[in-house]
This record gives sequence, C-alpha cells and structure tokens, in this order.
Amino acid sequence: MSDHDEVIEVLEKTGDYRVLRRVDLSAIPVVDIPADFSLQCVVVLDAETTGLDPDRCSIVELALRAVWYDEEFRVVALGEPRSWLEDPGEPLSSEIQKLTGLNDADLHGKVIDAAAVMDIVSQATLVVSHNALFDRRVFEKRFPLLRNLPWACSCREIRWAERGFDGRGLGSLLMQSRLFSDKAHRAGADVDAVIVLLMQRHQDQTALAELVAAAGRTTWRVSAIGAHYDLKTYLKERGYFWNPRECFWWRELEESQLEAEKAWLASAVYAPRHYPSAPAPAIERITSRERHRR
DNA sequence: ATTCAATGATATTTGGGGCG
DNA sequence: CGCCCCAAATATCATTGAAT
Repeated sequence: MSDHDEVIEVLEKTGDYRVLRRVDLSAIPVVDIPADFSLQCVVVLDAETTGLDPDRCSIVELALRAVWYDEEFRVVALGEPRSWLEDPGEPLSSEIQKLTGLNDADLHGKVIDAAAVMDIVSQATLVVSHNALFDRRVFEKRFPLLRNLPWACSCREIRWAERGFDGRGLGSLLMQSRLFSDKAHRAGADVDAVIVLLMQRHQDQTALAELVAAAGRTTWRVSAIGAHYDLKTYLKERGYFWNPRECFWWRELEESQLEAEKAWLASAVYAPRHYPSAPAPAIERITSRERHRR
C-alpha cells in the first residue's frame, strides 16, 4: 500500500500524471442504527431506469444508503449498502444495457423490497440524490405513498464551481477529485460516489454541510400574476423570470427577502390605482418537501 | 386613411449541461 | 438519443407614430 503511495507521489510530482483512486468507503464503520443518538442521518438514493423521461421510464435498479454524521458534518458511520433490481416488464434497450451493464435476464422476475425502502428512507432527515429532479419523479411514480419526503440535490444545491470543479456530473466530479468508480451507472456504486463527494471539504466546510444547509432553507416562489406588461423591465431588473407557458413573471426568494418583496410588489407592481380589479401575486412556500418536484 | 419603420413585448429557438 | 431547466439570442407580432 505504501509503495503505491510512493509511486503515486513520484508520478504526480512530474506534473505529467494524475492518478485516480477507486472510490473506497471501507474505512467508515457500517452500522444498522448507531449507538450515538445525537447523530443525524441522510439517505443517499440513486435509481437506474429504462430511460431519461421520468414519465415514461421505470426503475430497474434502486440503491439506498444511510449516512450518519455528527454536529460538524463529519461522516462517522454508514448504513449497509442496499440495492434492488426490478423487472420493468419490457426489454431493456441496448443503450441502457451498455450504460448499466444490466440485461433482461438479470432483471427477470425481480422486485424492489418496498418495505425495506420505506424503513430506510424514513430514518433520514433528507433524501439526497444527484439530480433529484430526475430521481424524485421516478421514485415517487414507483412509490406513491412516499411523495412527501424531504429531498436534496447534490448536483444543483452544492456550489461545485466555487469548490473548484468544472462540471457537475458525477463522473466529472469524481475524476476531478482523483477518484473513479469501477461500476459507474450501477445504483450502488453511484450512491457511494455521491457519499465520498459529500465528505469532501472546501475551506473547512464539507459538501454535506453545504447541502444540508441549502436543503433546510425555506424559500418562497413569488409569481407576479397579472402584472401590467409595462412593468416587465422592472420585474426583469429585479431578477424575475418569464414563465412563457403560464405567462407571468416569477422569482425565488430567501425567507429574509420576502417581506421586502411583498412591499415592493404592493407599491411598484400592484399599486391600486393601476388595478381596479386588484390582481395579486401568488406566493408559495418551498421547503425540501416541495423542491425538486417539478 | 394607408403605409412603413421603429419600438417594445412576447414567443420561439438555441445552446449548454444534467439524468438513464 | 429524449427531456428538462435556464438563459441568452433571435424571431415574431402588435402597437405606435411619422410621413405621405
């Protein structure tokens, strides 16, 4: 082992090589329920599916793993890695076979253990996945009873660029961290990859800490329904985006900004003199239970 | 009154990057 | 590949107003 380290050091010192190490979580203790009740738990989830359209595809593999961490967001224990295959009832496209290495025979007759899924997922304060917008939709379609879980997205809710990364895809983040996964696009391996990435520090803050903080925020989605079109420029200047499908300007705000925004809207956008019929902005509260849903 | 060009609001397209 | 999101670029459409 130490002679490997020496080789790595020699190679990297030349400046011509970067050495990638296999993702390895074996140094972290695996527990069922930790003895220390002060620990917090997130569950990392990854689903492999028959395609990319959450409305049309189904899950062929689901992996879950609990991550226990202390007050300083240090990962002190992991749950047993759990994953299940599931028969989608249709042949796998060659593309998915190539991507995941799975084939129809592997999946034949397999079913996800729904009771186990519920058990694991219910011990967590957060379900984490890489691009939760995809996994959440696919997961909730398969488990309609679990539509009210709190979710966090390790792809979008961690400022990877500020941490020195170029892209945000799992493979790219791993490689730039000098890591690789020998079973990329298998659910269990991808879950472990997310876990190592969450454990990384940047200026003394782990990615997990940043993610938990981001997911814990309550934000507000404010939609300026019925705003007079003359106000477009002001709304745009103020950071509103146009929703072309439903035709209104909207913006997402931090909790601390909400009152000021309401006041601004009341005076600048919904001044009564302009609107005898009094349209009103739509204000929706968004927490981890609502985010990454649509 | 009619036409045309300019203006500005809204729609559409495009591009990048994410997921299987 | 298809789909989604976001944002910037580009196209389209309606209105306005000046000129004829």
